Amino acid sequence: MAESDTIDSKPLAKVLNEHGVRPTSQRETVYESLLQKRDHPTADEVFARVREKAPTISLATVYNCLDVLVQNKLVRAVNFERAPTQYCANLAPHAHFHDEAGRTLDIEMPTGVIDQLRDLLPSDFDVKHIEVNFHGRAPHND
Amino acid sequence: MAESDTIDSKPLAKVLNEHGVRPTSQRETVYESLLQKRDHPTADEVFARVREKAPTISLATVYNCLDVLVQNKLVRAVNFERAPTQYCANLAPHAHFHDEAGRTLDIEMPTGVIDQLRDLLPSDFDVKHIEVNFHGRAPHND
DNA sequence: CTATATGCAAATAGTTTGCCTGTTA
DNA sequence: TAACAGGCAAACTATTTGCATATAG
Repeated sequence: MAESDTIDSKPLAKVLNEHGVRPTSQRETVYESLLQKRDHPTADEVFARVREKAPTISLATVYNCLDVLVQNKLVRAVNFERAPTQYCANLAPHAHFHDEAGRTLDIEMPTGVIDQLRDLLPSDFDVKHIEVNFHGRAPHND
Repeated sequence: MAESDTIDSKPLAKVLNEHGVRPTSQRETVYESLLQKRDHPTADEVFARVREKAPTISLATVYNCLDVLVQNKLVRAVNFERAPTQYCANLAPHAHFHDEAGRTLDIEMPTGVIDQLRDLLPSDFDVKHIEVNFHGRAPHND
């Protein structure tokens, strides 16, 4: 896939539109903040982050924007035990590793493994989404 | 494995003790309620259920008991998006299927599949727990 | 008897809602 | 300009905490 085909190279408004999301400045800012730092912030963290670009945005709007983005498959929501929902703009199928120190890492998941998981279910199950979460201790690299 | 070896056949207090949990009547009642109906209740649902046996129990105590049971690996906590934590006394490695109607089903997961998932991670990752959640539509069987 | 668990009520965290105003197509 | 989105404050739900009393080893 060519660089010019990646989601990042298109104007944000166009990307939102293509996914059925009416582009507003808040939605663009929220989405942009997830694309830039490709990490896994909570709604609160997104809020803190976007206040610089959009000082008048409210937390409720951040929640709404994230919701719309999740609903329209531009963003994934990730849930760990005893932790607020985190958001992730990585659309490639992948698992999450939740470090004991609180870090969240993307773990690549080849199609073969996903197929094997789906095969655990009888064929009359209609699977919309598969979520794989690891929990443990990751080596420090900083 | 013989029937007499299953967890259910031992006095509850003994099982708790063996797992390092000081047996109190509340802990026994909470754990028993999970063993009897092998489903996936929330803390609130456990509370409602155990009030019959233990009318003076408090919701905070139910949370505490569930916590202790989870901490000591007698019970698993299951988290789905936008849903309160559910609890599960099935200790065999398994995934969960979260039906759009709200039902939660246990899905058997053979060791081979679990090993494959663990192999997605570099060997210097220390994996404590792997969680696999399916979401979608299950066929009705009632 | 000493440590630990319970029960209650109040506190907190995360998220959602209602309502009025502003913005988009 | 009609439909939809944002901002703010208040509501709500799930969960945790503090503290006095009760219970287990």
